[in-house]
Amino acid sequence: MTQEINKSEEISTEERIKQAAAKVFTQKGYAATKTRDIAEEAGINIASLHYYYRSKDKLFEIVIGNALRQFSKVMDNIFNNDNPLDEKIKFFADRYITFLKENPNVPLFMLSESQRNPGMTDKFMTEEKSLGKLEKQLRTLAEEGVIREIHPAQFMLNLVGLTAFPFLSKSIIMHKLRMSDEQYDQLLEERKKMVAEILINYLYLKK
Amino acid sequence: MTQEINKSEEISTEERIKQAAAKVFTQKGYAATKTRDIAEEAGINIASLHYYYRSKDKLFEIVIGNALRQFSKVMDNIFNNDNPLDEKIKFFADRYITFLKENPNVPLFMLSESQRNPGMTDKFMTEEKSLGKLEKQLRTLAEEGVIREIHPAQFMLNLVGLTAFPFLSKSIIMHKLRMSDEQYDQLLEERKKMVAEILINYLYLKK
DNA sequence: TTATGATTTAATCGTTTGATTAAACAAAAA
DNA sequence: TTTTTGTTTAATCAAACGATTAAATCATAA
Repeated sequence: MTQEINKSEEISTEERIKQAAAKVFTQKGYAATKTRDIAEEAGINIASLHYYYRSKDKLFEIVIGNALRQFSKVMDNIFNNDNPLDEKIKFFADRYITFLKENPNVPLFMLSESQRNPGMTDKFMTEEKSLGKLEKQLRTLAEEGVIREIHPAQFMLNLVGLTAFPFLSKSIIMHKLRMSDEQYDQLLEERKKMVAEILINYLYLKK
Repeated sequence: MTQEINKSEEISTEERIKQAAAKVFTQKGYAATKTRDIAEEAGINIASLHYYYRSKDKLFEIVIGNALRQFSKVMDNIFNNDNPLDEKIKFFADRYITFLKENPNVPLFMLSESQRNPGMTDKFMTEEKSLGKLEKQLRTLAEEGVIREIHPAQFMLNLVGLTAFPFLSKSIIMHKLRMSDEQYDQLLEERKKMVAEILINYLYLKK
């Protein structure tokens, strides 16, 4: 039987390894991450890593699975409902920037690893389902002359691009513009409104 | 004396290695790239790679230096002059998308490697110089009430984000949306106008 | 043709890396 | 306490890796 773990607030070795792996993998990527890095970050022996997760690959799949599920959940919550389009845009910009402030390395991690293995996301994400309602909404509003015609892919590229790019380029802009953590944070907060304004301003037609 | 190379259209071993390295490094990143991958891509022996470039690191620095210089040059050409702001925006969207169609892996490569080593870009790029004129332009136009007030960093995040994101997410959107090369190319062509429209529409104030 | 220097290659080196083993340790059951 | 089962670790392995060596090959000059 599994021995007693998690007495009050203590965290199990298994969980510590997973959290350390998430941290190191998302920061350095799969190839640059060594199992010894993860072991050191978790404060355990390398053998324990294999004892709980068998291999670097298996551990990686768990980490990226969690990241993708989290991302999918945020997307689904915001888009797969009957809220007005402009509210969806505002919600996304605000909530996704908030989410990424907690997980600033996730976007670059996901894009980098997707390049390495394009089929990777299949197990965890189903873009079709979570964007079905949005597509219909874009089509209807365009037919009514309320917004411009726009391909859903273009819509998402605009929205996600404007939202995620400050995180993708974080290390560059902080370093090149000699930006402090506070300045960077203020820039992100400003963008919550700005991103929505940019897109609503473009999409909605003035009569 | 260096032996005869480049008889008519032939390409030297040295150059073949550099081109192969650029291809493999930009596609897979530093850590995932093995010197044997480069040697195979170039069709040469690993020892030749070290004969011409001494080490993986030195070869990598040459590759990333070329990429950064190229990027810097495009940026400088477009922004460091006295063209009107709206023209700069249109030029950038058009020419940068054209440039990236030839080098689709460069953005993700640069962002990934910057995360690994933030000081990397220092040797080749001087953001301050190439954006000096733009900053003044943004300030002046805002004072005149022609455009909104906007931090130059926000301006660049909007412009570069909208332009580069389709390339950063290429593998995901092509795979998830089951997009053909032709469809993807058409989407990029559409964006040349769209990106400029989005930003000009947002920036310029209507009286 | 021969001699010289540049280039290319097969073989190998020492280190790093993912993974395993066997022993030590710890906690619960008998 | 003793036994059993689960956990942790030091030591080690085989493969992969960046790099080097020494010999072979090639092109030009003498």
